Amino acid sequence: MGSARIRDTADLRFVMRQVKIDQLASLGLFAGVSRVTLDAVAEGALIRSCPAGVQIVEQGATPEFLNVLLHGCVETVGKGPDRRETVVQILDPVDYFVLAAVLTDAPHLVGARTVEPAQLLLIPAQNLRDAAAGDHRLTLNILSAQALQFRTMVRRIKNLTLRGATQRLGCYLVALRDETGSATVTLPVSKRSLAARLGMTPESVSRAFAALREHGVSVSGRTVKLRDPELVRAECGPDPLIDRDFRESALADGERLSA
Amino acid sequence: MGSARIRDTADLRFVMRQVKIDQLASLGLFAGVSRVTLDAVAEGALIRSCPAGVQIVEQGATPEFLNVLLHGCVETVGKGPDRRETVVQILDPVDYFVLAAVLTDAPHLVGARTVEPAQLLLIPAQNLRDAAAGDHRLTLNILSAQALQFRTMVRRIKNLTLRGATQRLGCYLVALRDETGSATVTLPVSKRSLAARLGMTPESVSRAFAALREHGVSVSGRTVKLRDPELVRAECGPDPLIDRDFRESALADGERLSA
DNA sequence: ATCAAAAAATGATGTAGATCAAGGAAATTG
DNA sequence: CAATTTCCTTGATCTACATCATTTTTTGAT
Repeated sequence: MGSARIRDTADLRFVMRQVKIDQLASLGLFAGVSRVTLDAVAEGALIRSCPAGVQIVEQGATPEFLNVLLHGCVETVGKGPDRRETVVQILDPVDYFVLAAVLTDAPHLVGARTVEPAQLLLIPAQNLRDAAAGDHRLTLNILSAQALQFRTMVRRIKNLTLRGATQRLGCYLVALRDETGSATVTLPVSKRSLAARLGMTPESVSRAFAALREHGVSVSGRTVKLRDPELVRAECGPDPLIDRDFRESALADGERLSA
Repeated sequence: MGSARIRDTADLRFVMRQVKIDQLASLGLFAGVSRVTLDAVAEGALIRSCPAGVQIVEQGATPEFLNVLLHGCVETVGKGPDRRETVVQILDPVDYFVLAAVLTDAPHLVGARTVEPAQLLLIPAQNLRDAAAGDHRLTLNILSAQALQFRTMVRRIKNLTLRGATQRLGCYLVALRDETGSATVTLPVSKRSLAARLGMTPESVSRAFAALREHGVSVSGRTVKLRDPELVRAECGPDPLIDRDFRESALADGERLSA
């Protein structure tokens, strides 16, 4: 057919590689980074798709790849001796994970698993470290991403320890409403993964919804109606220093340090 | 060089400045960084000494300085609406704090206060950002420090959520013992600040010590004797993926990325 | 539409640790 | 040295959730 026909494996590989480079270039992490660096980083990069509930990274292992979450949802989980475990991060696209482990080349303190079906971009750890060593702009971008992740984690800690279960849910709903603007919001995730996101059990989510009924919140499946957002706001006390301002996350990546 | 006597205020200022530059140069954060960059960073840097219990940084404020803890102990604290608060980090010298806020030039998510009398080095935020923008080596060092802090925070989360109060104390004591090597260890901090460090109330620390008596731990003032460390180890389950390995922290700063 | 299976809601109980309250030991001060 | 304050310990409750158990609802398959 066309002149750009794929003839053999070498051609196909070239195309795959090109796709990956384009995908890299569109990431905030690689904004403004030279083609040369990009090429070096993309060497050996992989795309991986997983169904929900799959273990992606093993706690304690040595990091082989930086993981970029392109679609879906991933959580990082710390495991204790018995069978206890704790969700450390909840990640939405586009975000990076096990970044700190890759940079320090130290064992993963947490494992990672998909919460929903996910598509990942895997960047060989050594590639990234080498590229950072040689490319100032890239280093600045990585630093920006790492700093942002640090702050996100601080936010999560504050959310989890400074508020009760009902307040956490209420603030989540209000934030969701502020993004869409409409009085009725549709939960973007199952209640199971909502529980993980809010750091509680599914049962507690149920009870929290029940408690919010007193404040004009009605639920039906994934559709939630807030009769009076101000009422919920007053009860739950949303706070820009805890709940991420959705406007802030828009210009998230790297544009502050690299300006 | 020999007859550099101090004659007037200008000279004194020069000496103070020199002290600060020397102090900067000895920090891991500035290892291998050029004199030019160092001079730029040191411009307007301050040394500050505070007694215990002093608020150093206000939550919500815009960061003016990167704080370097030279001596003493500092905690970062998240405040909620009512009167609740939560300790987010415990910092020992030499460490940096409010680093992420400085880098992103965003409001402090947490405040900071001294736990013990402390000496701080304050580096103007804008200086640091400007210097990072122009100095690759410095950026790599900062990135390394930020990644390390991220991991320290993950460790803390795991410690707090995966273990009970008694286990946390036990692991802390065992780690202390491993550092010194002797069977009897001296607590380096008051029990009040030990409580903050372990994420519990002073009362709970008392009870945890009481619980550890069953496992051969005897306390007298700040002196703690571990009759059989293995017994405590078995009970509390120390874990290199939670408790910082003291050998790891030795070559902590930046030497991994910048090698 | 019918049935099986998964998800969600509700109820009953358990638990770790905070909080409140008091007594005792140690350190600081005059 | 006594006196006062601060720190530590111990005891008695309280609370927010988790956990376990059961019912109800929703979903998906045939």
